[in-house]
Amino acid sequence: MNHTVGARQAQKQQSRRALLDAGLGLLADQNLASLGVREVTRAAGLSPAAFYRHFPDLAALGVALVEESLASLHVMIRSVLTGAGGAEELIDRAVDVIQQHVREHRPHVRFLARERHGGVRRVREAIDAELGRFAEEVCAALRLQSASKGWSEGDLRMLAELYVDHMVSTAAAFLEALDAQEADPAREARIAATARLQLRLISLGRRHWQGS
Amino acid sequence: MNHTVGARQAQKQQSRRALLDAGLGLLADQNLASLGVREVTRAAGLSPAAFYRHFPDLAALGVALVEESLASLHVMIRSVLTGAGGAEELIDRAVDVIQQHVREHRPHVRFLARERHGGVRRVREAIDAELGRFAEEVCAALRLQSASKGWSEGDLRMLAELYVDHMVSTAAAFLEALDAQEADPAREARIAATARLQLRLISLGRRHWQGS
DNA sequence: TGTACATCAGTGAACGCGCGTTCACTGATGTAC
DNA sequence: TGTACATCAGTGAACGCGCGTTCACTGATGTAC
Repeated sequence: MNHTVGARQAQKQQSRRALLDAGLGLLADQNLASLGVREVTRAAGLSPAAFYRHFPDLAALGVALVEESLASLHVMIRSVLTGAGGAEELIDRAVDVIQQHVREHRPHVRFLARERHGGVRRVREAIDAELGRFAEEVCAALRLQSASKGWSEGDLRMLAELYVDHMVSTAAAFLEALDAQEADPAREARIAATARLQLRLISLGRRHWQGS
Repeated sequence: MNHTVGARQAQKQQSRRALLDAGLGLLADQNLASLGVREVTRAAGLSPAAFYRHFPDLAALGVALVEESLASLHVMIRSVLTGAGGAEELIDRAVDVIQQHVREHRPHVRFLARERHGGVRRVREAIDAELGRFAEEVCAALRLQSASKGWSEGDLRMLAELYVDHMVSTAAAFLEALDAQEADPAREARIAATARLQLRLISLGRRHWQGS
């Protein structure tokens, strides 16, 4: 109905974007719970009162950031799962994609890591629900692989969760490396190498799995 | 030199404890970064100025809490590693110990989960360094097991990190289950069952490992 | 196209409030003789 | 044991400051005719 947005709506979108970007930038150094409305509007170049034209409170801004952050994560996951190739190539590709994703979306990834167990319940729950959906997606992909013949639904789910947890830990490790005071490319490479070995070990366990 | 503390020192210790406990309690619902000096002293039953007799700032209180929290975690880890028994019993014991630890030290565990990627750098670094020491400890224990014959030092370290990451993920999952709005014992049991299966799969991969 | 009215994103001033930190102080505990 | 002085954990008042939220407003954009 509203395909052509008028100048007014375009401007509103732009202000909203400015608030989200300002928030994301400020969240590099602090938690959502300690962020201030005035702080965000100041960084966005708006008056304090303007905030309330876009969000009822800062938690709502947080939830909007969760949605953004996880949309790009979903794209990333799918690009790994749908690719062809043997186990080794799949592992290499998965680790590469995680590393690149953290590099390209550092503020979003940091936000997720920080707020996943943070002080704002609504945001925490939004992140957790989305990670559950990831596990579901990975589970569905595993189900289609020939290596999963004879696996029970519960065992598949258990494996999917192991993969998702490992992905989260690895992404957090990459982030920590990038955020360290001195840039250290060797540290990133070490994390990538370790992640590949761990995935290979898990894949080995998967091949010899007899069911639970 | 100071084995017998006088009444004065005993009272000071008591106030310090009250501040730490008040802080830990308040951190159930918020981040360290959004905690206030007045808030803590109010909860501890002291005047605001009293805080500065014990800590220069709130980050220092946070670091003290990290030390407390991880001391009890160290005890827990060692009790698992030093026990005898086959792989299956070891796995069962490990998961039990984690579950019990989270139950008994819920506020400390929550504090660690929340501040591990939180907004206060000094605290974040203290937690990360301590988790590295855990991995070292696990690595040393693995080295002594007969199943590790022929393993390179790097591969041992990789496996130790996989175990520590898994422990952290599992503890966070237990915590989330306990913190959920409706108590749900089935959810806890499900987490424990999944963790055991995952450890069994990892253990299987370990048995078939050929080196990197 | 032109005009008259409606909408509404953004403004700037105002409010009361709790904050972190400082300061000179008090009075119980500790110590020297 | 008694006395005179030192220490120092905790107090309460004071400060200036930035906060969240509200409000009536402005003026550009949108719409009906």
